[in-house]
Amino acid sequence: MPPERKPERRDAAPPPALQRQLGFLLGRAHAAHRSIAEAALAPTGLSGKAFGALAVLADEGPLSQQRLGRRQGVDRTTMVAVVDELQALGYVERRRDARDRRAYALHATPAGRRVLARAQAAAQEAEEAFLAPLAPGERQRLKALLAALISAPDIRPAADPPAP
Amino acid sequence: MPPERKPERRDAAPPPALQRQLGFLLGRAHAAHRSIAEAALAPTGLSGKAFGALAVLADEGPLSQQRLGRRQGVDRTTMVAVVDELQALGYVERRRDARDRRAYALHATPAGRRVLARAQAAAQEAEEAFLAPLAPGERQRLKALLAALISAPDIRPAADPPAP
DNA sequence: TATTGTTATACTCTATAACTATA
DNA sequence: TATAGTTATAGAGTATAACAATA
Repeated sequence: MPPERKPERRDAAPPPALQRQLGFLLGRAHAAHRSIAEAALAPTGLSGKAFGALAVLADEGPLSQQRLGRRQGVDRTTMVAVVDELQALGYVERRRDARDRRAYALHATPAGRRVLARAQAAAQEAEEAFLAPLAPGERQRLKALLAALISAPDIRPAADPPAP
Repeated sequence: MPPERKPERRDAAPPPALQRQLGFLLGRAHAAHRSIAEAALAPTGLSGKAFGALAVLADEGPLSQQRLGRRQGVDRTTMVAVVDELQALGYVERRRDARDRRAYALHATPAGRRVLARAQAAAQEAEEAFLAPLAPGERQRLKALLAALISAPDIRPAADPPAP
């Protein structure tokens, strides 16, 4: 027999009236990717935002909480909980900045770098699963186009903070 | 003198560590587009979600509230406020479905269709402004790739509802 | 017994205001 | 006087639970 299916929350097919709306395309794609990516990250214990913060810190650290937040467009009050989470997991250390004792010098710990490697692998798998409908060349093309868009130097109102 | 600049909430340049993360690219692109599109829609008085609902209704209506919600992945309890908004503006009528008197038959009014045309023009302008950094061929390419992704028939966990 | 629309409620996410300790 | 981090709080936005009317 065909697989039992409970009442769907959403129709499978996108409404034709919206299929040409860029906002609709971006929103659906982002939401679909996020659900896959967050499931993939779950075993690492990292949220999407914490993953992004840890990646930036491992790459550019040490940083203050506020500077780290600005890298991602996240408010300093919001960063408190993100860093709390990373610290509780032992992935980030809050040292004091010697030159400005108001600020922290956030460091990615060795354990943090290890989990980051696992998280990056998980994110990579999620991305491949999500992009599976596209040919390999198309996948690179899509990422290049998006990267060009968000890096464009023009006057672009930076709005809501996205979670990686 | 150079233009005065208040403390930025977000660095202009994307963090290199995240620039290859698809989730980051999608999130930033979606957020940036949304801020442009919502500003463009503001004169019509329509929120992004209301715009999407009205577009679907004008194209496929009459629909019940619940069916309209499922077209967009919006919960029926959330649809109540969306339709309230459209009805208050005179853009949608809540008639009773003759064949099932529990349900509404939602209709786009003539005023609703007129404002929809204006909203579509505004969304089109917003899209062009947002895509300006890309060459014309690239813009079509990007939309085609996104459309292919979200229409792919594979098992795709449909998650959060996006606003068009 | 199940379903449509509705309300009340709770939960998540995020930002604003106000505080403290440093600068 | 201004800034880094923190807390309390408020505002969106959305979902779950429960209810009346209808099927």
